[in-house]
Amino acid sequence: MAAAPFTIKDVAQAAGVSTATVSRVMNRNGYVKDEVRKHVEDVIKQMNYQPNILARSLKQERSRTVGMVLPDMTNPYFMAVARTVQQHLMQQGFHLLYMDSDDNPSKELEAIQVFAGMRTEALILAGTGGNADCLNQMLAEGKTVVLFDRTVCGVQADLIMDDNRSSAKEAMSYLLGKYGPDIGIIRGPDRISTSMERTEGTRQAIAEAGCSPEDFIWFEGGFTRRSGREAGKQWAKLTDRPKATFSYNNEMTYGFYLGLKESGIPLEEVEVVSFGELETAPLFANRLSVIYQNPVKVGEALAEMVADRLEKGRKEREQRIFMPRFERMFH
Amino acid sequence: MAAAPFTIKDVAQAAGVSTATVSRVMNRNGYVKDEVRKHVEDVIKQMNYQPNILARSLKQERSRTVGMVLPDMTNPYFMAVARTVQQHLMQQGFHLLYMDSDDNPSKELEAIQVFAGMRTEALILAGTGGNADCLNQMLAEGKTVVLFDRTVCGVQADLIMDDNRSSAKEAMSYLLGKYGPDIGIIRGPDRISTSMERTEGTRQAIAEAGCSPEDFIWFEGGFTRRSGREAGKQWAKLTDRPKATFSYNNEMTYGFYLGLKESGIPLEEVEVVSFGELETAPLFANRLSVIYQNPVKVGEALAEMVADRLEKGRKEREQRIFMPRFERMFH
DNA sequence: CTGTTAGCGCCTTCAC
DNA sequence: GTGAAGGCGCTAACAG
Repeated sequence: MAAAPFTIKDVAQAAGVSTATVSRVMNRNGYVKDEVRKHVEDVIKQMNYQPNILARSLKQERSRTVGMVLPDMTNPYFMAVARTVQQHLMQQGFHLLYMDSDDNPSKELEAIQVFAGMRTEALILAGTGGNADCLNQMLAEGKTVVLFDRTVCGVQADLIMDDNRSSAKEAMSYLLGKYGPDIGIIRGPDRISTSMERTEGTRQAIAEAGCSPEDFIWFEGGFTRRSGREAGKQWAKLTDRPKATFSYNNEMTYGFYLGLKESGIPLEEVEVVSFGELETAPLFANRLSVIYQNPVKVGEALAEMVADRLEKGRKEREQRIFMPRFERMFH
Repeated sequence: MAAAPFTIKDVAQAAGVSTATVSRVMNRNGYVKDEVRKHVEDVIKQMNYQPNILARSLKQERSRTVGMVLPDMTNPYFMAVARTVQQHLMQQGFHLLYMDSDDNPSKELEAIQVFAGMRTEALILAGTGGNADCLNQMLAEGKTVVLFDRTVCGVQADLIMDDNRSSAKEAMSYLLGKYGPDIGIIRGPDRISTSMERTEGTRQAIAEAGCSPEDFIWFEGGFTRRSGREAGKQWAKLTDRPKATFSYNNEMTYGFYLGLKESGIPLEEVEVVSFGELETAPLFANRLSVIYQNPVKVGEALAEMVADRLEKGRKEREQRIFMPRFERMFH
């Protein structure tokens, strides 16, 4: 069907040289007479020759490619991170490939295996919490694995994340100071480390305020807009609605507001604190505070850590914990 | 650095069979005694062997991979399309790879070339409007190229898009009926076909209403949130602010509202009609109508068209134009 | 049913 | 400076 693309042989023949010379021209290594080089370059351009990266990678045993597995590609936070990583890696001559795990461990495993098969040189992962065995095996084999946003229990890989415990505690203390135990919490599944850590911070704050977790209403969401919306609708049905909400991520917060709105509850009724990036929130939420997670900073750190391993041969494990900014209330 | 991954030879040796047998087991073609198959499968699992996809693709001259180039991966509309395509293609045994062109023709070219080098079997593109030569060359070589959302001038490829002209005309007529020429328009660059076509529809509506384009205030944005925000801020500075806005996409609309808000203009002051998907808009905009572009429908159509070419060997060019739903004002 | 072999496109010694 | 030749890991004929 597709006309077979040109090979290095075709180019060599057309230019009247050997394949070795063409290769040398393309990779600018070895000596080639200027005149010949010029000629070969012209032929390449004219034929629109694209070297077969599959063959090149196979031979060189380097794919110059990095794989990234994300739990939700429709979440702009993750995509902003991804975009930053891509830009920086490209400058180092790497290409970034993405797959979406849909926050589902078995899809995640499939994605990881696809990348492994492609001989991706590094794996960047915001994990579902599963697949620890697989990741450990990769680490044991000396593969480069960098986790971000979320740890995976039992996996000692490079890591970039936020200090979830402290910032959750800070945020929750703030709400407790204002409203006492009259607060609802939209958490995530325990499988996901960010959720677990945020819960730890939240419980610490609760304990220090002399309360007990049972005094609060907990909703378990899935870090998705839909689950936040469910929480909002359930919230609306409560007879004694809490005065404040603490939400573990941006999407659930959007969803929560949508749920309230659909149920006819005025959004000002409840003060909200949320993790994540909520760029359009100022349009509708005037009682919202945000624990801001900077995607650009995270993306830059990821690119740097990957490059350090791949180019500089770093071997020791590295972890970076960022302290997110708690931005009090838009107004 | 990385421990060399196992090869098919290692597996063959460990299992005491030839590489051909291992290959047959993996690809479940050819005859293998059940007993042997079982044994080989065990060895594979135990070694955690991952076949080298590079080598396989090189040999088979099939990468079972599709490339997708998007102008903005932080726009949830595009990512929703991408996610749908990925799900459907995966069922057909293909993997989808993404790159972000940042709506920049030269980055787009680079992305296309990377995919060409990877011998991606098809290219799905929401184009910047540039690189017509490159695309035509690919088509001439028999490559599969499917455009969506935007055409590329002079390129006769498969295409999925919305009827921008008609829906822009419908929307603009609606606004003209209510407000006459007291309308501002946030358009995009002419380079992008959607923008051009929407402008055509808009001008038709204007002409039919007996007005002239000069009666209106036009802002040229870049289909980004930032450019919409700029428009909003400029809007706020006008002495006679129009009563309505027509915006060419979702991101610019969010931005426009943010610009108004930042300038202290109440959002209800202006009625807005916007293309795109604005899921959180009901939270803040009660005078907004949407020309809804369904990402799932588009994604399904894309996957189907690609599969038709790759699996069923379709050769004729196919185009599908969807008529987006004009959803009048929320509630 | 299973093994042997050739070769996909490229890069990299090793001769000349 | 340049060409010839071998091999990366895999699959697809072809033998047996």
